[in-house]
Amino acid sequence: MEWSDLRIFLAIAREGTLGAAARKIGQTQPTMGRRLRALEEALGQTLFQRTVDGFVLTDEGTAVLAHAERIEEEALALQRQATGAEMQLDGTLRLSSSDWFGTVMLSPVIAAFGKLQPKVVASS
Amino acid sequence: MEWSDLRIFLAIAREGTLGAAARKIGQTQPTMGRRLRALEEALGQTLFQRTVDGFVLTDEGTAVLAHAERIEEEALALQRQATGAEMQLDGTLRLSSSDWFGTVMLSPVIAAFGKLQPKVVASS
DNA sequence: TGAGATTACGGGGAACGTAATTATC
DNA sequence: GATAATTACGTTCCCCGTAATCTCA
Repeated sequence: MEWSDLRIFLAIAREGTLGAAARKIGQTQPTMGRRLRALEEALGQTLFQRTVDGFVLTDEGTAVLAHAERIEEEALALQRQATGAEMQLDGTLRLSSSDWFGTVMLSPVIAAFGKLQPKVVASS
Repeated sequence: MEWSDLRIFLAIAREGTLGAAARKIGQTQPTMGRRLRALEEALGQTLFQRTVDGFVLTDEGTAVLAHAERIEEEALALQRQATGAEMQLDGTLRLSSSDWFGTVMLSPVIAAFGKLQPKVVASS
């Protein structure tokens, strides 16, 4: 089973139609269908009934949904915590060196560092 | 974030080395490194410290591990239930039809059905 | 006729593995 | 010298999107 496919599953379960789910995730209709089929095959059971008015969960699908929702919850919590813990340095970095060393060795390092920590300003 | 990458993360966290984790999952060393980097970039933080004796979790990594483990647990439960709910028909299927219809139309259908439900034996 | 699912098909790129490089013991 | 990470590189193949088809209102 592909864990990523559970997001697809969730979207379809919520939207009820491949098109809507596709739009929500930023994917296309066929892709949604494919990923769903892949999941169903991996699990060896049908998750949705294709009815006239959209996709409606089967009993097994409903059971899966419960798990998938808990997984999503954990994933979101994980991301929240990650972005929350993200921290940026902020201040001035001053350093000196001989001319040639500064230009040849330090410049690229400082440039790279600047990308990582844009709040830090280098001063000469 | 790619949910599937969490399995990679778990494997590395448990094995402590890319090689071992790769072996366990059936992947190669570079792949593990790549997936891990992808995850770290998606989360915007470093999950492991590359030390002399393998990969050791950072504080943030430890926090992520807790979530990842719960996710894995849910995923496993989901799969258990799916395979548990898998049900096989079992018995004899007897049907009759005119000769030409049986050979032309029914045969392929029965063959396909037989693959799905091997416990069911067709009888003429 | 319109919305949606499914199938067909072709192309692009992502991701993988092999191999080379570096580092550490 | 061996083990392991990382980088480089070439290639495959898989997955995706477009388009066509089919079905049901």
